[in-house]
Amino acid sequence: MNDDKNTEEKILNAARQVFIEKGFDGTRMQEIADTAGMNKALLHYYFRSKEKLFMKIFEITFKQFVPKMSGIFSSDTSFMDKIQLFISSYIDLLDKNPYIPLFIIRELSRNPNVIKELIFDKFEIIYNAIDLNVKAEIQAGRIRDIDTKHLILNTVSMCIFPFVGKPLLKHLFKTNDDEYRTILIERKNVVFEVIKKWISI
Amino acid sequence: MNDDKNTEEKILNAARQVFIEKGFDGTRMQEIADTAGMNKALLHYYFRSKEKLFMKIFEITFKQFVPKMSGIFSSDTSFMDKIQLFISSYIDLLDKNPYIPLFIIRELSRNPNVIKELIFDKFEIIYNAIDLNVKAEIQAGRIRDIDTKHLILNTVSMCIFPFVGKPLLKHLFKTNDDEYRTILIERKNVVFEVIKKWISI
DNA sequence: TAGTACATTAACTAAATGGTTAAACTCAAT
DNA sequence: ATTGAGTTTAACCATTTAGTTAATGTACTA
Repeated sequence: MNDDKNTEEKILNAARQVFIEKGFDGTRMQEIADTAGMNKALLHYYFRSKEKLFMKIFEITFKQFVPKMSGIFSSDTSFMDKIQLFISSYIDLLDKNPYIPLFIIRELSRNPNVIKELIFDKFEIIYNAIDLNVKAEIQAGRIRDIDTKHLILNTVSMCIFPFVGKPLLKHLFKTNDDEYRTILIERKNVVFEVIKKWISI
Repeated sequence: MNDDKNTEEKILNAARQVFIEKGFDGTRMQEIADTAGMNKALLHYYFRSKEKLFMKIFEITFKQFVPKMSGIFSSDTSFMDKIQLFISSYIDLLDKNPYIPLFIIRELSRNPNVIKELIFDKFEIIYNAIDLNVKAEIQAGRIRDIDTKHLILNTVSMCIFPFVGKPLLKHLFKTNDDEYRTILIERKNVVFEVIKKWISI
């Protein structure tokens, strides 16, 4: 019997919440059931096993995060604008979902095979789109001769790591949650400035 | 009965290995015992509980990583040299211990309280040392007016994240382990270049 | 050599955990 | 009302896991 949402959706929501916070190893099926407000057996009725339920969650979460960046680089604004837009919207996305990067990294590190069962063919499209842009800009003499890989590494590192490293960095800076969040939002400008200065002629 | 190392040391070595790879939740006391080549009861004989053994490991690992950076900023070379030295030696350190950042982040995220029981008073010293350097350079007009927090965030992000995000980024770049490691080593120059361009007048 | 303090082990316990089952419930179609 | 298919639950099961215990081994000393 359903309240407003159907049972499957309630399970997925609860599972996402618990898995993202505690990781696969730290998650108990009972806790998911409690969070969803139902009997533990229902989880198995709908998803057979913890592993299967987890994979569903991981897949959904992963697909939610990766492709968000792909679209930007096919629009027709200037390269610099694309970069600025990417940084700004990605930090916004992280601000709304601060625990997802660590979740993905943690679980990918626990079991690197999961990525093979996922859409990592999309990766090629994304990388090629960016690489094409970069090469064209270099050719046209609008930016310095940089390596696309390092451009990506630098940009995503500076965007993501402050979220992932928060528990440590918060202490280093002696900030509370609000102050730290302010810094994170400031980074929309800072990261773009850093990248711009680096690639500009 | 000891072979060459004493038992306590063998336990600590095995525990470090397993905890760092699998995290607290993913670690079984039996696996540590197997790795150390001894009976599981010995772990409890020497360290009482999984929690206590874990804290020992975390403390050792944490202390091994944080203070390495503090010394550099009290030497008397130029500011730019200090930054370059920091980046270079930190990436070397990460290259030798690539799993430690994720370990620290993962466990700090699982239980943020552990940091309070640790030396995070050292943090203040480190931060102040860097901040003093930065302010002096700005005052002297040798670098632009930048925020110390963002300097730290940018630098450590670009150094650490490529190690933490390896399982994902390796696929994005379609590289094998050797190729990816080459990129990581290249970053000693890249990261310095990026920071230098950013802070130079 | 007997005693003793510490080290090590095999066997065990209690609790937790993922998963199963059989019965009960709900509701729409007959 | 009855049926029947899908849903939900309480109780249960087998295994795993952190932690304990009691007995055995070891090495040093008086």
